[in-house]
Amino acid sequence: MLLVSASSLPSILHFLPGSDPPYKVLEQHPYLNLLAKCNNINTFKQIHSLLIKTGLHNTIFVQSKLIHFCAVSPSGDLSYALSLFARNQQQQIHNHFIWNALIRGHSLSPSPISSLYFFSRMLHYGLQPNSHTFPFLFKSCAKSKATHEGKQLHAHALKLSLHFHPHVHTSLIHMYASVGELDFARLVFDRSPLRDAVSFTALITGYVSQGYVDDARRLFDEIPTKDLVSWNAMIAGYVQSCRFEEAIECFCEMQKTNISPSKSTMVTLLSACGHTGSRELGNWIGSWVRDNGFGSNLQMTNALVDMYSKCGEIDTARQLFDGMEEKDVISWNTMISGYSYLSLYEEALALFDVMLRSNVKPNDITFLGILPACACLGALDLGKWVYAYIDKNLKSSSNASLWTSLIDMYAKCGCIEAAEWVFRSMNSSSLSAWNAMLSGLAMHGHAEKALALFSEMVDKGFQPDDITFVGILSACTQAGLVDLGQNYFRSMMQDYGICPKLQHYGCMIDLLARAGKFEEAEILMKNMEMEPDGAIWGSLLSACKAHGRVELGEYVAERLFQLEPENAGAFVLLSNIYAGAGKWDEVARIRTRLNDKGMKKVPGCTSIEIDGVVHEFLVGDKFHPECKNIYSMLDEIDKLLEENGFVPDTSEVLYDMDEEWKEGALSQHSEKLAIAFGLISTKPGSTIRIVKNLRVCGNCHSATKLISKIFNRQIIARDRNRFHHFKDGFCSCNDCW
DNA sequence: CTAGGGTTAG
Repeated sequence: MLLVSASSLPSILHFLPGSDPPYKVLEQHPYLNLLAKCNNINTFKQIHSLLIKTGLHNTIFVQSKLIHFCAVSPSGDLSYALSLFARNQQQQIHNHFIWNALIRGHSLSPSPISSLYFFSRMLHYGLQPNSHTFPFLFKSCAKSKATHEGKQLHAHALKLSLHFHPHVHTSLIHMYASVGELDFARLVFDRSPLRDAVSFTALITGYVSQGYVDDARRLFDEIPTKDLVSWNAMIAGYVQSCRFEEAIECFCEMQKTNISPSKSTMVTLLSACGHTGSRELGNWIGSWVRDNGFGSNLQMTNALVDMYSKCGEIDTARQLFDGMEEKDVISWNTMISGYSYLSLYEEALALFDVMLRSNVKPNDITFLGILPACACLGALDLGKWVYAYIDKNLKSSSNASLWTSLIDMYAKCGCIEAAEWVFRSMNSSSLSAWNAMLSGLAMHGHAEKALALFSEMVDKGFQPDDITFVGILSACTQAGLVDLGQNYFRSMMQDYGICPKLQHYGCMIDLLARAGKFEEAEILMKNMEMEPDGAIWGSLLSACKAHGRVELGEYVAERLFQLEPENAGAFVLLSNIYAGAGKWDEVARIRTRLNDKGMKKVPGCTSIEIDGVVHEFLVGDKFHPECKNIYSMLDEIDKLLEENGFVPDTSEVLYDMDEEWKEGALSQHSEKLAIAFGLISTKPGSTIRIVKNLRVCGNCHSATKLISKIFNRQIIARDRNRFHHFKDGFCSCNDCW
């Protein structure tokens, strides 16, 4: 079959099948050197053709090289290896190298367990597995959690007395540790005389993966001569166990040895720096990266971007990100979740948009960064798109947090029904999914549903945690269910043994104070083992406002001023209390105090999403392109409100008392602007959804109730604390918020 | 001629 002229052939002419020349000769053949440098399948095929021309392809040696390349190399192709194997099986079945390469190739494939099939065929042809065979087999069992098969192979290795071979031994430990059989792993380790760093490290990572990082550390200390990999494994073990400080300490210990850190050490360490906010160490690693020539390494740069953004240096992170020549999906995800982590949600969504335009395929992690941004901004259209995308492309994702994030997003975007739908369609619910659903219902004021859901989850055997009870208690708070709330609070401690945290006390104090039970709230505050935070004083202060308790309000406000001197909202609340009691001189005094301190209250801001674009409005905002139409709609609204007997409540007028907008400040509140824009930009009868960054003021609340009736629209408004569903002149919060 | 332990985003 060889139709090549003799003159074009290199020094070795063709060989008859099975008659290999000495290895020494073959090994140095230039075509085989090419194969060693080859990194893609097309080049491989060219080399293959060259080898056919020389006739060398008939030698077992070359065939084993070819099969090895296709089966094992990351740029290879396992099915091609199999076709090469099929072609010359008669000779190849007697060669160990080829079987081992095929078994190894399958251990790297998506279905590693199929390597066992090749193993049994190998036995069938009468070949004995050797010390090279077992490590790949154990790796396959480890990957596919095939405990039973692993044990049979273990027995096989014992029979052949290969179990104390260093490579076999270590992969055996690794296998038992990976399938969760730590005791077996330990037994194998203890029974063997082998005590090298490699087998120690295999056992250590097993302990770490089962959460026994302290046991892992004890083993680590026993290693006679620790090497780079064992140090890296120990540091990574601490990181995996979220013990970041200890990871850093471990690195400092490593620095005292003569083992230099590697790229992996630094990548792991950067994660610890991000979680602990260790900017200094992070920067030091940054220079190490440059000095050691890893400046353009993808993995390293990703880790640096992560560290910088988690340490709050988002601009440095972005600069690095923008400067990357090559970005993978992890780079994008890191940068996006960096923005989300720092609550820079608009930036997160903007970058997500760029990511899609760059044709990078998002994955589950991307959405874990994007969904909280949708939730916080109320970007429902994008949220819906994400849901559809996940449903279509990531449905099989076992990532339970993805579904939990979807529930949370729908709830926070005002679609509690959609949240319930996602929750019910999850094939296996997790505790966090129940918790997300529960707090969603609470946010929407559906206390009864929330409490029913709680019974359901208990019936199904889920053990409620502290977060569950934050949801339950806030459901009671939003609905004003004082007695029930107190019962659940008691049950939490007595039946579930959960020690109340600040958040639980906050709910209870809020619950009692709203109901006017200030004395009981005070007793609770005195009995807590921690100091009340600003949120607790703040909820007391707004309860004082609701119940007209001027004196108590003054006391509470002073405490709040001490705790949070920059909190302008506290000053505004106190001034509203004075205004409600007609104490205008006190109102003026507070304003002076505010001005003297040069403080600016957080401006009220309302956003509304129309056709996937989020529009933001500030009070009296005139920057919107549709400004003219919005304001004429606003006039129309005010006219209709007046005709329907609406009397503005001016008691909270300081709320937005910027000099320029004294006049008509109330009618131009950001939520009203957003509603006006919603009315002119959406179809009649459709639901309007708005998101406000502060609490809805009393005046807007009454106005919105009436607007829902006059325009026959359901208006769903999210404020700082909860949702208001306005319909037919009523609000779901029953005016208690 | 092959081979064992660690390797980024949540």
